[in-house]
Amino acid sequence: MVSTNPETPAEIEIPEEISGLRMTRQRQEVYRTLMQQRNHPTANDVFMRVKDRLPNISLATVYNCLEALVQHGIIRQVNFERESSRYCPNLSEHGHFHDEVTGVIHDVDFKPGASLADVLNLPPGAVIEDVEITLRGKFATA
Amino acid sequence: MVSTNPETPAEIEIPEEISGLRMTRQRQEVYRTLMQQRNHPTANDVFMRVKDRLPNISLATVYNCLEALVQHGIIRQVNFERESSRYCPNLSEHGHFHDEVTGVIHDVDFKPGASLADVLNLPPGAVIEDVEITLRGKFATA
DNA sequence: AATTGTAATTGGAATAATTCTTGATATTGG
DNA sequence: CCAATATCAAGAATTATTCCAATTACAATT
Repeated sequence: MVSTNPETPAEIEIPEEISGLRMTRQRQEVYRTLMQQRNHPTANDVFMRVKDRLPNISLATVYNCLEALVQHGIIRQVNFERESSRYCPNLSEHGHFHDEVTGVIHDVDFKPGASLADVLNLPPGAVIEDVEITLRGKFATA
Repeated sequence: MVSTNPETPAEIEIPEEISGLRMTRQRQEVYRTLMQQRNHPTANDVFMRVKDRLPNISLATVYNCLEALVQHGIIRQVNFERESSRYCPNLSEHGHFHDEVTGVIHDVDFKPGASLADVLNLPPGAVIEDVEITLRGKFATA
C-alpha cells in the first residue's frame, strides 16, 4: 500500500512527545527508522539509514537517541551474546530467535495467557522488572 | 564439611581430560575456581583468583581457558546486557535472576518437566541449540 | 633421554562497541 | 527577549575482548 500523495509518502507519524520525552528531529528519525526497518538493526545500521535524511547526524547522537528511547520505554534494546546491541520497537513481551545460518532475528511471542513464571521456579520474593529470552539455532532443512 | 587431611584440603578433583579437552594446569585452575566460586565471576574475577595459585598466568590465558571450557560444554558463558561475560559451571538448563540492588546473580531452575516451548510460540521448524533467559529485578522489601 | 610436532601460554598490541567530554546550538519557561 | 536547560556533534577515551608473535610445555616416538 503506497500513499497517493507525493508530498507525504507512506510514513509513520511521530508525535512531538512520547512518554515525556521531547521528540527532536533526530529522535524522530531514529524512531521512524526502527518502525520501518523491523529487522533489529544495530546502532550503526540505524546511523547509516538516518543519514539519508539527516546527513549531519553523528553516531554518538544515534546512540544518545536510542538510549533516550530505551529509557522512556519507547523501544527495547536487545543483546545477543557479546554482539552489538540491537533495537526493536516491539514493546509486547517477547523473546528472540537468532537463526545462526542466516543471521536473521525472529520475534518469538508468548502463547496467549502464558508467562515465564509458569515454567520457572522464581526466587521467592523476586520482583521481575525485565526479562530477556534469546534462542539460538537454525531451521530444520527438511 | 571440611577435609580431615591437611595435605589435601577440600578441593575439587579435576580429571586430566574432560570431553576430549586436555586439562592443562591453567585449565584445571580456571575450572576449579569456577566450581568453588559459584557466584558467576567475570574473566577478570577468575584471573585474580587463579593468580594465587599460578602467579604467571595471563589474562589472555584465562580467556583462552574459559573459551575452551565453553566450547567443550564444560561450563557456560552468561551475558547480562552489555556487561562483562560471566561464567558458570551449572550445566543444567537454567536462567539467571540479576538482583539489581545487590548485583548478585541467582540461578533460576525450570519447574520439573517444564520447558520454554510450553509458553513460547516457537517459529515452525526452528531447532533450538541454545537458550538464554535473564531476569532483572529486585527482592520485595517486606 | 633426545627429537619432533603440536598445542598451549604469555604479554603486549590491536580492535570494536560504546561512553564520555567539551563546546556549540537549540528550545522552553519566565 | 533572556536565562536556564536540554540536545547535539566531533572526537577522545574507555573497556572488554581478541589477535599475534614468540616462547614454552607436552606427548609420542625413537
